[in-house]
Amino acid sequence: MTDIRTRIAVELERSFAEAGFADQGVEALRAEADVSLRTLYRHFPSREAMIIGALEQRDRTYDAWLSGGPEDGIDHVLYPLVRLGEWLHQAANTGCLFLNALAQYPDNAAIEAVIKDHKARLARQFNRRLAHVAPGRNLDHLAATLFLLHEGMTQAARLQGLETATEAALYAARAALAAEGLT
Amino acid sequence: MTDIRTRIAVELERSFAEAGFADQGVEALRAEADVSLRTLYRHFPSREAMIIGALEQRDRTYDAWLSGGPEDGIDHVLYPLVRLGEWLHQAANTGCLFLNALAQYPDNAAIEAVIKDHKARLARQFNRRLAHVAPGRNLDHLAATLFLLHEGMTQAARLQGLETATEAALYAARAALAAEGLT
DNA sequence: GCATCGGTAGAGCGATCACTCTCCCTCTGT
DNA sequence: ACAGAGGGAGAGTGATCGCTCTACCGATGC
Repeated sequence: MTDIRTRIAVELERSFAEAGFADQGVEALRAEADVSLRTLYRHFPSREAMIIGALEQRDRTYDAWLSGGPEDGIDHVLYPLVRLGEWLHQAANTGCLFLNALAQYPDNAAIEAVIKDHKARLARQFNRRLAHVAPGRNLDHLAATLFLLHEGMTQAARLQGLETATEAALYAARAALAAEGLT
Repeated sequence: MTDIRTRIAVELERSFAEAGFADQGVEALRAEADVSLRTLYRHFPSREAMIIGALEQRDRTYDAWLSGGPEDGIDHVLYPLVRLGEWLHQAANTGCLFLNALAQYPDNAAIEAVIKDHKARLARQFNRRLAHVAPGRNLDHLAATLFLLHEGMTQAARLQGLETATEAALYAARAALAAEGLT
């Protein structure tokens, strides 16, 4: 069986994603995870640790979500955006879990580190994909653009609707890639 | 003199923007606004009302911030993004006040209404600017893209740096406009 | 056989927080 | 001159919350 810490982390991720970081006290988290308070605190010794645990879990979940997909061509580069659209479709419309956490704990170094780490790795993924498709060229500005579109799409989906946001992001991504001769 | 309610609202906007919505109790807000608790509650009868007051104030502030600028050509369309860059330069690096509020109060209808309202008006501004520059054409998808870039730029500035984010947003915006023959 | 580890259940503590209330002061209009 | 509105100061209250602690249970390993 999966170890209990992981099982709790999965529930924490789900709970925070659904109900946010503010409304939910430790008792509510305990109930969602269906463990005793003692056990919860054994594996996550503070509420802050629970938040970090949930973010680390989400980091792994989303990383796995972006694996696979087309191996070559422009679709290899666009895949994370396509996949984000599918993620937003199956998830609650609550925006990015990491940015929500950052909104709530702007002065917490430990939490901030997990977030920055996750986002930096995501940004690097666009660099890697571009290098795979167009080796030898410096396309850092394109990678930054794709990352920006990823972040913008997550927020715009809540405000303008998923359809509109997905189309807009892919439209802009294709236009930017085309400007560099990638089609 | 400006009326006291406005003066308090300005301080609330500043306080929430600097320190976030979570860390600051009503007593801290009172101290920042330099009024008595009684007076604060007279004008904003609950903490929720203070938050809404701060958001409404920010709505007016940012709307004024985007006024002016080039009257024609592509720069008229790009102006909000340029101006956002200047905003982020002079502001603390704490992301979008509205989305931070939404992260913290995902189930509060009154707060959500103010946020949706603000963002919808911002989105419409891109439609208006495009219509001004290219009258008679349906460029809704371009407007959606520009709005998405605006939202993405706000977040990316915190994660990748203001310079990188500004360049990426303007780069993508120009590429998308060029794809429609607007240069 | 029994110690140990990791689990459940839940009462209780100390701190914080949103909000109220009382008392007093200072303008301003008539 | 004086009533009344609107301001200041700050103690008090009830509720919530993060966290700890005590007491007990069941499986596993020597």
